[in-house]
Amino acid sequence: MRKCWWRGKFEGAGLRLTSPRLAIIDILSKTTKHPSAEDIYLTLRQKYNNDNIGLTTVYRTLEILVNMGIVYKFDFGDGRTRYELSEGPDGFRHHHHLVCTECGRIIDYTDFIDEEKELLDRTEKGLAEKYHFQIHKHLIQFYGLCENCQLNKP
Amino acid sequence: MRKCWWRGKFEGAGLRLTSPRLAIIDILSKTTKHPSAEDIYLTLRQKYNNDNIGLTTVYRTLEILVNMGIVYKFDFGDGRTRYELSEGPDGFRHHHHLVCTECGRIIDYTDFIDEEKELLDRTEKGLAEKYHFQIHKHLIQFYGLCENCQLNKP
DNA sequence: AATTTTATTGATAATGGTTTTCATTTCTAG
DNA sequence: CTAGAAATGAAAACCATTATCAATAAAATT
Repeated sequence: MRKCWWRGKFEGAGLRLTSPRLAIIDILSKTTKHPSAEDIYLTLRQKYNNDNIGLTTVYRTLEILVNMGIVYKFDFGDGRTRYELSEGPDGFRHHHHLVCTECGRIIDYTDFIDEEKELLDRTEKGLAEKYHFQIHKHLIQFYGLCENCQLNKP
Repeated sequence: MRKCWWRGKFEGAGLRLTSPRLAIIDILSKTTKHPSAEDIYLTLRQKYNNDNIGLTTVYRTLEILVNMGIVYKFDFGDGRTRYELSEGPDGFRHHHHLVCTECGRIIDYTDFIDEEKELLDRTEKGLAEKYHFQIHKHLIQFYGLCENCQLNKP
């Protein structure tokens, strides 16, 4: 996979790959978590010692990245939007989420993805035909209690 | 199915089945849509000519209903929470959603549900074992363009 | 019935994540 | 160099949802 496969997308749209934008992509590419806009903003200040990037810019950048398909947007039910890098057009590392409703912990799983994918493809085709829908993406999430929260909340 | 299978749940929890609560359940039971709290609030005033129920009560009632499993809560990405009756403990009319990202239209589909259910059950078991998660529910949604929006947005 | 307790309610204010506004700065094309 | 476009951050606005609180209604107890 090319290192910065998104460069072309920026150029094509007449957008500039500025340092705030690169920093935000960098943060996303180095975490396995699902940071919120504020998480990213705080990381910028703490880890990158960058006091010059405003929260507004973080939100704006994320919106651009989502629209370009570089970043996926998720709602795990805790009142804030969370983001994660889509990891390229080849879709490698495609996964779904397991969400702990107690502590908010998220587990990315890739198990069963192949079977899921096969079923989803068939379902998408069927639904597209029946409802004349042009399906662009799907969302699968499981909600429950993680190991810790099972013990602490009997 | 019993007509008001939720009565017992209210009694059991020491809660009262007041007229605002009944009205809200009634609205939910008579729609195939996925109203937001404000939608329900407006319906109360318009269709039920009831000026006495405040928005706060709608939110509070919905929270109770969700906690009791009488109502499901959804986020379709338009910034407001949407609600729908779970339709009883037997789970009849179990369905998933097709969401138009352009106009927000929601289609409930029950096609492929059986196959999905079979896969989901297997997946849940596998995930529960591997990650020691106690899974309570799942979410499956497809996003795309509905028929109208495909034509109007070429 | 009268009284005490508990649950419910709605108006209002507060919260908090996200967006808008706007004046300023930075980049780029010509 | 210069004009135009894009990007930025601070502050204000937005808006769905929640908390506060005093008032009311229903149930439990006397």
